[in-house]
Amino acid sequence: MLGSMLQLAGDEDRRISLQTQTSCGVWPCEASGRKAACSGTEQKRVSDWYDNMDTRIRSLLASETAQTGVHIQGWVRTRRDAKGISFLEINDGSCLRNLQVVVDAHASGAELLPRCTTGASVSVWGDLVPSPAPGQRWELRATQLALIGPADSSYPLQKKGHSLEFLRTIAHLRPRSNLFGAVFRTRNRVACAVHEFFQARDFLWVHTPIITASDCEGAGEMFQVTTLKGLPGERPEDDFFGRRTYLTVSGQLEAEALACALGRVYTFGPTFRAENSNTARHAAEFWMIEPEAAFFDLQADMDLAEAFLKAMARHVLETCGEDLDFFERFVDKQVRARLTFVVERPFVRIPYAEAIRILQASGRAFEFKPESGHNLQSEHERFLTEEHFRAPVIVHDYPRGIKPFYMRLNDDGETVRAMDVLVPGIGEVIGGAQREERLEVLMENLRYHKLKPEDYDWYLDLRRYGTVPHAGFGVGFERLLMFLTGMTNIRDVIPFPRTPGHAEF
RNA sequence: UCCAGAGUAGCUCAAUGGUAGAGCAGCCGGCUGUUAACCGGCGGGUUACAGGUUCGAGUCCUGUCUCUGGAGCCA
Repeated sequence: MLGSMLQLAGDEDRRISLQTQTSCGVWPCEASGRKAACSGTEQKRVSDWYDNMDTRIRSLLASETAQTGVHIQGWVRTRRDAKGISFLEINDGSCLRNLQVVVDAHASGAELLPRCTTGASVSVWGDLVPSPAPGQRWELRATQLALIGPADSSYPLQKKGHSLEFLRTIAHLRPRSNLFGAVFRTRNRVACAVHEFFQARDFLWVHTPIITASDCEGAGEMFQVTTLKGLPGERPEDDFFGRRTYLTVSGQLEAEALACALGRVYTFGPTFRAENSNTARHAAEFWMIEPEAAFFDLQADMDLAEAFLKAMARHVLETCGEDLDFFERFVDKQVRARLTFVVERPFVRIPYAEAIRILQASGRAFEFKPESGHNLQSEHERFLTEEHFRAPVIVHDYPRGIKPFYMRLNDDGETVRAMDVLVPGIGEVIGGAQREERLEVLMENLRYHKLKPEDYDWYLDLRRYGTVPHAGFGVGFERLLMFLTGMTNIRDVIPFPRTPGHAEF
């Protein structure tokens, strides 16, 4: 047991830093290798707790030496029987690979082997020894086997590949598949990298409301939050909050308030859109990252967006190697090449007007003719990023009429300081802007967009008192993950997707 | 919401309008330090649902449902 604990020193450090992250202010991240200072008492407490834990398979597979008295727990992926000996492939979710457990007929608990079928959970004690057969460096020679939870033949996951459509119908079990294990490990890693990126740049993580009364420039249909029973005669004033409230579609307006005090902030939380849009890129509940920074102009905003995407790509390349290999093999042969490309090459930046000129001069027969004053269609975005430039493209300075009221008006009076980052395969992954900080212009923008200034009174206060130029953007976390993993359906990068007609789990 | 495609065994898929099949999974047996193990055997179906055409429909027609892809909207 001692041997295995020594092997785990790295893990233990991470546990400790997790326990103490609030005091050091450093966001804990396995990849960062940074440790927080912590008291000896805490270290002892964590150690005591950890002594009783099993060893993660990821640590064992990375072991440099043989170990005795190892304890693992996980789920059986498959069992192969030979004469007087059985091989169990055990996965505990810590990594893509399984640990081969060798159980001979004399091992304690060997009589349980017939019930150790695919899907069953087991607890195994044994010795980590070099494997005599090719296929794996280490294997666990079991001294004791315990069956925790059997899984009968109705267990739906088989050893062979399943379609993504089928796996979606068993969203509660699909994390046990190779693919979804890899996806959700990567999701965790990227979430961690998001915090690292912003914390390293002095952005504070702020928590904006989930329940909101402002419908944020109509960024989409909203889910209403109510305690009313739908009885006749009920008025909005009778509702819980004394008014109509909704689930947030964006934390941006509130983030602006915090940015205009703390300087640099970001949100990272759930977001809800009640749009009846049924596509591979839309979910009714998703996670969004929204940095907002005082004294940033559009240029700085674009710099930040580009640095952000590059950092996320680099992080996945550097810390998700095994899972990325899996994506490259079974999901998207180009994914690693694309991430490398994103890290190494500068993004193309073109004004909207230039984008329209390129599209019009392309000679391509688009279904929708590219026309100034209209939104870029999916096919236009695809052409720019996948064919013309073959790189991420930032399109900026859009016509005023197709962008929201809060975007800063350019001196031409026609365009606003907006930017969209387009990436191959997904299209728009980031949308942002420099915000209108001039009170009079903002009021005029509200009127232009036929909105009532009195509905935005607190937001206008930010311009009445100590206004500053500021900018920000929004990133759909799941779309980011799609880009980073090569997965092509948003429902396959979020554990329990919510889409129109679906809230099953 | 619109357009297109699909729905057959637990899973992945076959089947000119003419007796619904295979591989895998499962179960039984055999073999083996195995590696998506292998070999033999067995069970497994309201062909999404409801109508219609036909001597006869998994196949053709109509409607409904579901899923997938694309579009719109967007992140």
